[in-house]
Amino acid sequence: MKIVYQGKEFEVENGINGFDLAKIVDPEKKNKALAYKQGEKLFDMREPLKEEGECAFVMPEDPEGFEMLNHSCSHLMAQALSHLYPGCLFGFGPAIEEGFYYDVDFGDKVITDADFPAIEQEMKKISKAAIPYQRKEISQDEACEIFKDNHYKVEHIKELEGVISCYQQGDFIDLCRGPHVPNTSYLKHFKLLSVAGAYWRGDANNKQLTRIYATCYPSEEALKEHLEILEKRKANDHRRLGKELGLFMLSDYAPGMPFFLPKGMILMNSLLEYWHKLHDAYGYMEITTPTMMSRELWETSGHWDHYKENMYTTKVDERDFAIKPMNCPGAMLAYNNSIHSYKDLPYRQAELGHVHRHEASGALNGLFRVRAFTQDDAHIMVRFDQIEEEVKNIMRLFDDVYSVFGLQYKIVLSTRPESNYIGSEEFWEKSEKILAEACADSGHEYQINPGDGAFYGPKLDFKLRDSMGRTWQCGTIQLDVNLPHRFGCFYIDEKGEKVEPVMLHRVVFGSIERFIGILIEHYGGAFPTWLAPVQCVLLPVNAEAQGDYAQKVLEALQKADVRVKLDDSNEKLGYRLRNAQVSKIPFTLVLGDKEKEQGLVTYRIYGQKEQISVPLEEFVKLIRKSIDEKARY
RNA sequence: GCCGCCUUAGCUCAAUUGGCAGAGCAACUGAUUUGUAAUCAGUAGGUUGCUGGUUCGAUUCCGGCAGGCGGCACCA
Repeated sequence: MKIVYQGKEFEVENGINGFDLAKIVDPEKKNKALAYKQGEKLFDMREPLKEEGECAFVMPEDPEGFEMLNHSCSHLMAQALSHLYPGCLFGFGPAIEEGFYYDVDFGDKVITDADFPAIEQEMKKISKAAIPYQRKEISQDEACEIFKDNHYKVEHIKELEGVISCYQQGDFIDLCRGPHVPNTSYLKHFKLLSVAGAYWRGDANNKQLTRIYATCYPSEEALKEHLEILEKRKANDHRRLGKELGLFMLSDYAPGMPFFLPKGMILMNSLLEYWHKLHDAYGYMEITTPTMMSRELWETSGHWDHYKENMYTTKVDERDFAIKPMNCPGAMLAYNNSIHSYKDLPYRQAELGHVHRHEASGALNGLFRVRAFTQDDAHIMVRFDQIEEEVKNIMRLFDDVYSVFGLQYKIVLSTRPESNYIGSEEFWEKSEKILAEACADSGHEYQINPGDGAFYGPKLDFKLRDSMGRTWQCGTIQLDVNLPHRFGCFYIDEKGEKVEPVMLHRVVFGSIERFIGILIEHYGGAFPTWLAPVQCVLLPVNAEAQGDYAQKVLEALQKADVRVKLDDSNEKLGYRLRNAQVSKIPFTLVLGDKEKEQGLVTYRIYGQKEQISVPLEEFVKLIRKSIDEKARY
């Protein structure tokens, strides 16, 4: 058997540890190297062969290598579980982005993280034994026989076609496409992370299995580094920081409906002030529509039939009302309030709409998933020929906004669903093409998610990447030919005839509350000056001796619209300084005799030790600039 | 909604096997008047989430409810 590696053919030796191996000479390094083949996958092994017949293996340092490592480790964990909990049934156990999991049916036995040390210990034992992973290719009947006691595996086998590949390590065998590391001794740096319930095959009608999440890294340092990132994410959790910094709260009296406290409100208002200015510049007109509207409206929009489980409804004077879960129907009424000419389009209505959705209790999560939130919504009526230009206009606005926060993003285009869609094939085909072109022109990475569009039109989703490497879907642009039709929207064209417009729905932040949650974590609570609830704190060394000067500095900063606080409390300077740092205030000013006499301020930036003395007027300019440029400091 | 776990002072957490509920921080009061991450002392703070049950006795054991956490499912 031959394989092709870097354009050359090599003879393959069969059957070492279940691998197909090919000897390859690396001409540049002038030492022996190997490639090996497992199933259909070809791997490069850069380490020279140690002994004849031994498999010298170097973990590829790429995502595929990481996947192989973690997938192998999921088998290792399963083997350990089969030793500790005989009779447990395995479902699926794939590698995922940052590790792996295995779904297991433990019967009546409940597994908690208290069981992790014992499982890890058993895994280490197996790892030390260096048990080879051996690939076996068997028929469907043979596979059914081997896994006859596990109905999950049998169910899976019956869906597979042709030869079935399995991997066996010692007393444990599992269905698997591979590839795997040569033996269990390559898996040393792993950690079990959490346990959770997960439906068999992701279907809520099926039984829930116990899912154990874990991760495996090629070295102890890499594992440690990853665990530190997990710690950092935990430390930056917006629920924790929001409480510590006094930004928002949640109450049992209103699950999933956040309260914004004074400091959080300053943050939100700073964000919205920017939002208003930007939308004004981009030609949007702001409206507000009622929170509660009658049943007839929601029947017209279709929500009463399709979204009722998520809507809060009530009866007033024998008439049904619903609290709005979306702003669109209100915006339709506002559009229809007057007759529009083709010359008025694009007609851009923006609305900071406070909506309520009865989300499932288990879905709630801090500010990330709530039942009451504010969409920074806009509904734009366009002629079909204006779609492209308007989409590009929206994308420029998105670029403006996201770059202010230093958030990179990629775009996902969702296209026509397989069935149950409305609008002509021509509309879908053309509009999908327009969106794809707008993405390509934007210079941002984009991918296509076929069939994931809404029934009323294709959409673009904007996935932001934060400072800790996580992605969040915030912005979205959706085409809609449904609501304009249902509400009988029209404009008058050049010939004086009524024409139905296309509507664009779009949000930039998505939900203001959620976006604030993302910002809290992205900045770790240390906001750039323009967003910081308190931008500057004044600490007179001695409240009596420099009190008058502190007052002068306070007034100068207030006059420049700086959010400044004076801390002349009866505490030592070190204590007050610590408070300022713990509150993550961008600028801390110390005012003593030296500053008072020379008209200076000595400032210190959050998180930095350096102390800088400058004249008061200069500092006012400096902090003002930091705010106006939306800079970090 | 589903699986599992959790709920003790404003916050973070203690309390052998069921036996009068504690600490640090914060708050308040007094002293101290302070030069770059915590001055000292004192005071107050609780129907242990709610609700049934077992028991002489429940923060502790059992059931129900609510809220939260980790996921899953959901996100016309």
